[in-house]
Amino acid sequence: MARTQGSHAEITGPKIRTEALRLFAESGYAAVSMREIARAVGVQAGALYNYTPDKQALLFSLLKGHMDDLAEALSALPRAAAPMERLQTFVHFHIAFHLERPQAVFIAYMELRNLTPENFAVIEAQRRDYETGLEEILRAGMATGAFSVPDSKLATLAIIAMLTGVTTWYRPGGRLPLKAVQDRYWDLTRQMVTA
Amino acid sequence: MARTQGSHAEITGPKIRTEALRLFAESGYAAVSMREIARAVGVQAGALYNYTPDKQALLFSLLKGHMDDLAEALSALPRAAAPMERLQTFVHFHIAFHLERPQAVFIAYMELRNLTPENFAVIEAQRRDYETGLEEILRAGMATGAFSVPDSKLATLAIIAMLTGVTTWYRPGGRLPLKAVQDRYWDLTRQMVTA
DNA sequence: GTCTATATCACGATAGAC
DNA sequence: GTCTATCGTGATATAGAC
Repeated sequence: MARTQGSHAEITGPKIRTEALRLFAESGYAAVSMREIARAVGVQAGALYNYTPDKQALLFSLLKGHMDDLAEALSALPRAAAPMERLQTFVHFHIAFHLERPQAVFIAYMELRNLTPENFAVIEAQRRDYETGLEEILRAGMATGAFSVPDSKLATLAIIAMLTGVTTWYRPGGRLPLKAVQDRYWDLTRQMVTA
Repeated sequence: MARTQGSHAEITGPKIRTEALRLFAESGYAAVSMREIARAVGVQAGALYNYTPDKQALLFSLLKGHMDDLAEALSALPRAAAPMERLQTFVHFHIAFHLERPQAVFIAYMELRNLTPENFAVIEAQRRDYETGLEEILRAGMATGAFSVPDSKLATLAIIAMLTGVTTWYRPGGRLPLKAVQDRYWDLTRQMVTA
């Protein structure tokens, strides 16, 4: 009953995004052709242009969706009273979120330079907003005396770089389960921000 | 007296490497054409093949040279007696080395997937060797009781990710001079590894 | 919505003159 | 060592049939 033609919008649309994300993460935006995406989806190259005006818009859409997810998840975190608990929540959240979607995280880092300047500005602003979320926790902890962090901006960038680095080595089924990774990064983070 | 032909090997060879490094860092290996490199160097595309068998070998040569420089600089560090001093030296060194050559650092991270499997294995082994250099410092500090780091492998990766992250935001002439950046990252690192 | 076919252009790499 | 010219291939994107 397999059809080689006809309408499959409900399947094709999401599948284009899934396969493009996978291929961009594996080989890089510039190295992946529209023909290659089409082959993975199971359509001809021309059919992709029913779903995206061009390749650049497809990349931007994937990155924008990822950053939107991140912002939404961050805003949904519980606002515990104490900065120490808020920081612990953030550390656990950041690691889990990033390990759950390694492909999106990878292209959000690697393919920024393949965005047009306008699209880059949008994503970069979202990244700064996310960083500000952590910085506010650090500043709150400074105010209560819970943390000892002379330069909250630098510490914010240091912590995010340290935590995001987990995506470069973590593999499901590896030496440490997710929970252990979260706990150990939290130990390191806690020691780092307390005198 | 400008010549448009003739031999310029002593100029062209290094210039190809400089321009290729710059262009790969700016736009990515896959997005840069041999014609583009040739234009930046001031020769025709065909002339590049007097210096490299192909584009892949050019990329590998740049990455290999960078990793060789890193290994050589690491081995030249003073072997201070105390792990605390050795770690401080490492932190200052790692930051200075990486900030001195942002383009090479960038492509050493971003273009690994554009290496052939054989070339990738070579670079990856060098990266592991470098990480081992830090891990040995941490283990030495554990042995003397100077450090409190339950998982030296994870702490190694966390520290390197944190320190290398400086390349994503540091700009010469910015808010903090190099020395201040080194000192603040050392403060964070020291707090992180001591209980 | 998908297909086939194609316009237009650029790519990596090579050959042979100088 | 560099040039010009080119081979063979594949890229993005579009047009029009179904």
